[in-house]
Amino acid sequence: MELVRATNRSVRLRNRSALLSRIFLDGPLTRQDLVRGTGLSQPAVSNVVGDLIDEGLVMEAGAAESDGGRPSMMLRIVPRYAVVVGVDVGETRVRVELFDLAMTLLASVEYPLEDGGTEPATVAGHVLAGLDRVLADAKADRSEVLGVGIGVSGVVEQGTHAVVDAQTLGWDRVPLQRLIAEGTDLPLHIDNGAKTLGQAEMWFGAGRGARHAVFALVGSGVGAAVVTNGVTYRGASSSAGEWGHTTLVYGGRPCRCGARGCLEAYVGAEAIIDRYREARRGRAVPGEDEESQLAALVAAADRSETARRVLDETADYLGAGVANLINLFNPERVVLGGWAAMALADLLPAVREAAGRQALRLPYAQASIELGQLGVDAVALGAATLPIARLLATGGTRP
Amino acid sequence: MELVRATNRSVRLRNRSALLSRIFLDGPLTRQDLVRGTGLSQPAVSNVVGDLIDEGLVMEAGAAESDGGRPSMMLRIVPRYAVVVGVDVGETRVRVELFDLAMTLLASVEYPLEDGGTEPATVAGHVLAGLDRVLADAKADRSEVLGVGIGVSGVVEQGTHAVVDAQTLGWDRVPLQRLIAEGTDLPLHIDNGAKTLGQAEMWFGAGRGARHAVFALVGSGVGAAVVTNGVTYRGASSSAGEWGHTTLVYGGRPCRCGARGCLEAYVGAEAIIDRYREARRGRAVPGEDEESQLAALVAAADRSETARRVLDETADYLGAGVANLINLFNPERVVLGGWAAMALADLLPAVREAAGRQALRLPYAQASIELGQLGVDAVALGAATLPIARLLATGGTRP
DNA sequence: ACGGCTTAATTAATGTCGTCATTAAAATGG
DNA sequence: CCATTTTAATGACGACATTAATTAAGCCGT
Repeated sequence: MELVRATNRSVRLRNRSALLSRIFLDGPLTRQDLVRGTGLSQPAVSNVVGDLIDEGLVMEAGAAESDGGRPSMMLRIVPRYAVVVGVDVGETRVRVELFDLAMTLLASVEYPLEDGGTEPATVAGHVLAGLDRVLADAKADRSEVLGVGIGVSGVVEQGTHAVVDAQTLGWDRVPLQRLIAEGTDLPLHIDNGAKTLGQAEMWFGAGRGARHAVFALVGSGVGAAVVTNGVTYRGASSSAGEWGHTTLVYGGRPCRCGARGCLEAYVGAEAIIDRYREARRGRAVPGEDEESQLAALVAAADRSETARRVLDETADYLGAGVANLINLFNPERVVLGGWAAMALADLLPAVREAAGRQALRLPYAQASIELGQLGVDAVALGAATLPIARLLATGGTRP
Repeated sequence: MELVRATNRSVRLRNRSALLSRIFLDGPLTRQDLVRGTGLSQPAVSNVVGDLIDEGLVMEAGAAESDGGRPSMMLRIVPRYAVVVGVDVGETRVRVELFDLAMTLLASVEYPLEDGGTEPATVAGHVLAGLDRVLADAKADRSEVLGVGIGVSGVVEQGTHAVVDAQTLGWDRVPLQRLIAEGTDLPLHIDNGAKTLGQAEMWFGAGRGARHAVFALVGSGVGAAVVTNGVTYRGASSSAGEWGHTTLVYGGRPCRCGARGCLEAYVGAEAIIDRYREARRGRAVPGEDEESQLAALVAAADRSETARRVLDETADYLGAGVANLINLFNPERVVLGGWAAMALADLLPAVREAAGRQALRLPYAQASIELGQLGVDAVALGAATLPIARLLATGGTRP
């Protein structure tokens, strides 16, 4: 159904992209590995790799072990071919990180968002300030920057300029890309935070090797990223994967989105704590912020029947939500991430079991349900992969 | 992320596929239309089209209107280049239809499935008998058949040989493809009935022109087909889209799948009738079969408050289910099909409204919710498109 | 230490294919 | 009937991958 013309040049472009991607994602590799991995002929691989080396994207790095015969050279991405910036615009802070192409963290800086300090202009200012700051800290020049990726906890509508809806920040159709573009002309890539986290887990974490995976992000809010055939699923306007606001309990608890019975109204951190408080007949849950309150709930489970029950119910709800993802998307792997999911890691067996009760047998049997490997702060890392994904897709045709 | 090599031949293959697809889906078209539509140069189009004509896939059919200048020739698929068979294995019957490539119905035959007559071997027998029958009726030869597409109301696991799980037929891991392949060596394509219906609506009905669409099929059971970027979304083992068994009312009505609160347990025809009977305090709903019972419910809505309420609730549940699809898949279009949805066509405005209440604003605003255009019997038509989809994808490289 | 063997990488020859520029074909209209 | 216009077909050219043949660079045993 792809109605796009192919020309001889596109052959080279595609092969460049395939080889560069493999070297980046699975490298270091030898030319022979590439021959076997792609099905291209030796001369074709050598030819393209030669170009990549000439252009400074790829380097030879030592010889591989050999037991007889000329040893092959290892090929890897040149880490300092460019640097990339990853930004995590969360509900409580803006975090800016600088990486090289080996994904080594070169510098990072964080700006807390005080209550009410979530004005779009403020956030854009933090991003621009952070950009300057990490570049200065790492003694990197602006011209080295391949691009800036930004993960936002909200619905991001792609277009000429990305527009953000984020209830938790109080944002309504905020033209974030335009705001930031006023302060820099670096290439910007803005995406939903769950999607960038999914991208990070896909490349470097629990998603490695899967072609179809769903990344469920449970924090204060709840979201998901769906990867199909190795590509993040976006839908018509890039807002696919809004799992948190699917109806799980028809007519149930009111959700901050305005509807009732959303999954987020049951398994989002805020909702869990609310449910715990209600189970305690209104007594406040100890702790200053949601994270410590949730930790208090988990800690109380050993001695408190009430806490135990709230957690069990949480696992049931979460399992049912995961079952819905399995039924609809038929993934090989479901990866649970986000800080609340990490805090509730002990519930994993119960979640698996609950999902098994609600999902259809066949797709359930083919999906594994796991925890994310990259921890909580993978949103910025994933955001930083956005410019790299573009580099790989275009085969590194920058000029 | 596509790690498949490209070679010069693949350029031709791809362009053939693109041109052939356009001629089939949007034809008849002139060479100039193709030039404009694909971006290929005139000679390239002429060259490929020349091959297609030589091979008998495409024919020139009259000249286009012209006001000055040499008139261009219309190009269309040769309808009798091949014939295709579409089979609908439903819960109550097996229907076999024969089409030419213009999708003209050449012959059809139907075998009812009496109670208990749903043995896999029986069904396979019906398919093979139907195949012989339609070929004989249309005086077509076996060698003309491009392939046989089969839509089954159950979960179809693709592999070397497709395996079917169908609760309503009492099938558990039935190797349907192997059973049928024993009786014929024609190429077989087996898929879920909702997916084939979606394919039919996508090519010839309410899905035309959309890149991202969800087809919701409401009959006795409930299913969905998701099309992303013009391609049916299958997931890891082709069982994606099992919308009917997603949890909508946590802990709610028991579903025949064994779980509780599934969407199907509320808006499947059987469930609607059950709910109506319960609302009537157990009095049976008039009518011999589900179709007439549902019709009775719809007819009673004018005078019966109870019937009205059951229908209103149905619209609410269905709307919530549609909202979940919108939130998760972010489609441009949601198409409601299946016989029950058609019977409930008057509920469409109420469904739209209910979906609006439960879905997020942004994705809801971008999705239109419509009825299918092809009626109830599009499953076989869609199944017949499966071999054609293969023909188009390979550019018609059969030998 | 030196020839034989193996594996890696490059070079040369061949063929596919789309593009650009040009030419031939086929209508309309004054 | 010829100028004009638009469509289709040719031919020279260049981009690329492929196969086959070389060259490069290491092991191993005597």
